[in-house]
Amino acid sequence: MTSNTPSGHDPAELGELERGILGIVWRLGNVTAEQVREELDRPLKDSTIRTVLRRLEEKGYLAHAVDNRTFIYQPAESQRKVAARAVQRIVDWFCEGSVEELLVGLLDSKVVSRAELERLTRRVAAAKKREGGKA
Amino acid sequence: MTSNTPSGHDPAELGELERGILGIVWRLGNVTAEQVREELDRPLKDSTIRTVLRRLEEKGYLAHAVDNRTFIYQPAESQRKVAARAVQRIVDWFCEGSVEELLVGLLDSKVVSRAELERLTRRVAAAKKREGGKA
DNA sequence: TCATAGTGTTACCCACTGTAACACATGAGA
DNA sequence: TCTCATGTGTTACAGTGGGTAACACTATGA
Repeated sequence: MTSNTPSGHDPAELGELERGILGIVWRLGNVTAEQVREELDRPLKDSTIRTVLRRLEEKGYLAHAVDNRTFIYQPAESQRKVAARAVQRIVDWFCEGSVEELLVGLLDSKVVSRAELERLTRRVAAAKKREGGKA
Repeated sequence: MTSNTPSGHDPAELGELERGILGIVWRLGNVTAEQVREELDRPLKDSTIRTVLRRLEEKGYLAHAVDNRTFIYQPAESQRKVAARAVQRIVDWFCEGSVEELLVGLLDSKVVSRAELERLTRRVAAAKKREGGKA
């Protein structure tokens, strides 16, 4: 039972470095620790990177394959899924489960404008409809 | 300069007890430490409650007035604002700033259904329009 | 066989949260 | 006026988690 239950972990509780490295993996798709290190701006020791990668895998965000003794990490969950889970937490915590409350807040705080919300909803919903009821 | 810059703090980083107590203040509007304690299910010492209230105020979520030597706490920020800020972080961290990505994720993960998103968008947008461009 | 590149294990520090004790002040009543 | 109750201010301590890394071990190619 090496695979975790990723849905159990709260993405908001990731540290800054963890988020950064997770972002790199999402961006590149398949990476070694060494590639991650090159991608980072800060100079960090190799063991640091590998520790973080391991922790991310333990938490269910990453998986790895072994290629000739080298770990190739890849995302175990899509950005979208992780983001959605994070939002779900927020709705539960701060909006008493009401997505509507959340939308109102997003408009109030100008995270999205009314016009943009309408536009996005149309687009996204249309795309969704087009792709059919798959998954 | 007692008032903080609440916009700087990440609401997702609140602890569980902190969130619970913050929720109570949001629900009741104005509370003393004693009232918070009565509201909690767990038996916690008075000093514990007051420590958490103070920390929440330091972080900018609460404010207090003094009524006859007694602290009356009240929200310094609305739930909506806090929720919106949390979502903004998520968009920045996990959706590269794209709200559209987030919406797609919410649909994929069934946090909202397509129909509900459309319905909510209409309602919320309509309400927003009705209320005019205030604030 | 030796160096290189990679992994596994372990550790340390720090910040934050949960939890609370204790000392200090002050207003109400004896 | 003395004291008790109530409330605040200060301080603390243990647990957890994240950032950072050293060190030991292993296999592979020169």
